[in-house]
Amino acid sequence: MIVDSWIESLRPAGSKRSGKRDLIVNVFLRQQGHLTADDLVELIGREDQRISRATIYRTLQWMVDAGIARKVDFGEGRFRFEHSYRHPRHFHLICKTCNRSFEFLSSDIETLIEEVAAARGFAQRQSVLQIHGECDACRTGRPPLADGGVTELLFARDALRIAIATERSGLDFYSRAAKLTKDARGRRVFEKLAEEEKEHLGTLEKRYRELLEQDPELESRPTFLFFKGAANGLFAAGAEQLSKGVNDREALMIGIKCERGSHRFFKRYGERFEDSEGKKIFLEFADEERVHLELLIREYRSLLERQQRSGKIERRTPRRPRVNA
Amino acid sequence: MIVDSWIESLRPAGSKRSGKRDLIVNVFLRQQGHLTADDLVELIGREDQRISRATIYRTLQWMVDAGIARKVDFGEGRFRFEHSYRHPRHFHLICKTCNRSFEFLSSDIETLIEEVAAARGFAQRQSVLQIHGECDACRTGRPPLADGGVTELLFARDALRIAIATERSGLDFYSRAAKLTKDARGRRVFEKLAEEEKEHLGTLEKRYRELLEQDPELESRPTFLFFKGAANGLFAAGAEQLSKGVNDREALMIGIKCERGSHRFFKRYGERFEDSEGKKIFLEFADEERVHLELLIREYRSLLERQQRSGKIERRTPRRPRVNA
DNA sequence: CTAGGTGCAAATAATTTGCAGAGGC
DNA sequence: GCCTCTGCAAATTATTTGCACCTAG
Repeated sequence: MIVDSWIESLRPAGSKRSGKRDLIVNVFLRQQGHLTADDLVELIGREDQRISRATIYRTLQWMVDAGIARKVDFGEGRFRFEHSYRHPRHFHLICKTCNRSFEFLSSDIETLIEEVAAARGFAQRQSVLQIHGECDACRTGRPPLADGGVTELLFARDALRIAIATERSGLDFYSRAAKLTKDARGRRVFEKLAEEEKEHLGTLEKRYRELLEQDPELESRPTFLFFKGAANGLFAAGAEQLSKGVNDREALMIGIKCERGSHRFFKRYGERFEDSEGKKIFLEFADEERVHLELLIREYRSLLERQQRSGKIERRTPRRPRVNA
Repeated sequence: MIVDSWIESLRPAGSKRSGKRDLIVNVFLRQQGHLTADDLVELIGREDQRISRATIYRTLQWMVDAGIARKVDFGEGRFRFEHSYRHPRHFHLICKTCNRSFEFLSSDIETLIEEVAAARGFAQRQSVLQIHGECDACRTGRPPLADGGVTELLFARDALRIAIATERSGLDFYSRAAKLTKDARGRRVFEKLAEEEKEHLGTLEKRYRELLEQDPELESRPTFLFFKGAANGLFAAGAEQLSKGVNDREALMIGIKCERGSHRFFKRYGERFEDSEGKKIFLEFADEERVHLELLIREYRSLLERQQRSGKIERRTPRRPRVNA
């Protein structure tokens, strides 16, 4: 089983195997949601009466140290634990009525948090965001329809939606840019990229369909990953800029900016998964976007040099874009 | 003393006066930062040995119920308390090295939180956002320069900066709109509003200078209230739109949107203060912006009717703006 | 006089720890 | 055999409560 090898890889050096600990870890990983130490004591008690409370506390701490579990504090005066296997870091909505908690992620909020931390000279380690209130089910008395599900799937679903929107807007952007570009070489670059985005789009849509097969209710489950900036794809703003009329160099520069954004997005969310297929997909995309980025930058420089040689522009006007920024 | 009357106003019905409680409340309000119950026990112990731990816990709870104090949980396994007198709700940066905590507010993050809650059908009561990490002073070994200060002043400083930027962009917007508008009556409205924004701007700048007199180091203290959207004033985007060429009706509509935004901003942050001069200033602005808003809406309707009567436009095209939305 | 308010000590509640025995490598 | 894991009971920490007494209104 994959889980076992994952745990094996995380086991701290010098620690010994133990049947009891294995049992506790397995029972813990089988659960979903946020367990209190006591919940786990109760669950373990059903399987083996002779495991003591202290061992469970110690194992919980061991799992946190090993990165298998995360300790969360909902202000109840005791801690809860959630496992991190195929379960990215996230924020919480906490219902004060039914005491359940729901998970979400917001790329936009994370970005703002980073900005605040930077502005205050703070080296952030971890952020806690909890929205306390009352959930839909409790407020309306309706059953908690399609509640949650496996976070990994939700993450993948939303990430794929964003990726699809991104590739779609990228395709649109590159097609338009190809039409607008006068320089033949630059045009060919845009055409090539449009072609690639089209291919990626197909791959992504296929993967999205595969995902839906894993959970027929997947599409009806609530949003997990919020990312306003990418609602219409990360290239959408760029495509709009194109329609205002730009020259070849400007078009390349816009493309560079867009690719940089999507490279970052894929990298960041790829790394977010502790371990999963999602990680692979995303890091693969990140790499591909990086290749595009480099291609565009090369093309930008080439165009710039050719224009300079033919005396079309003054030397010092545009800053060369850097690969890292 | 103002504090006393404030507490008096919050005192729960049926509660009796007590010298001990008064002492605890006074000592608590004199402190700044986030105290643990134990910190307070220690502080009280210096003044009166005969006040018991239980009374302090009970008084702390009483203060929370009365709205004098807020109970915060930094995940340390115990609670801390902060007073709410002239101290708006806020988020925290928590240094894991020196254990101090710093406060900030982000209008942008709050907006996003509201959006997430709404998308999930969650009735939010309160949000907790904590950025855990290491503070600048601990990381660089430098002294904690100009650390914090009175939150009320910081809030007022940042809010005034935003207000000033807003009025400046508003002045810019209305001046341009007045120049662009062909309809004489509409032009007069814009001129009047430009005039008013100019006056407000003067008032605000004067208030800002007064604030600086209260704390000479105020300008060098770190940002407390983050609000990216208002960095260049809430009318900045509108002013930019104007330069793309719009007709009279569109100009009015943009103005309405801007005024609505600034009305909301002032109302929201005015209400944020538990009690203070800031509240007064902001709610006053909110009212003034509302008057502007209504004026613009009346003007929009009037223009629309006049245009309809003269057959200039088809009847059903533009939706009438609503006062609430 | 009577509903709070207060002190003291005991009770809770979650979690940790000391120590002696059990068990993996 | 050594070092880690485990159980048990006692300790710790933060906070709450029962109860008798005190005091303001």
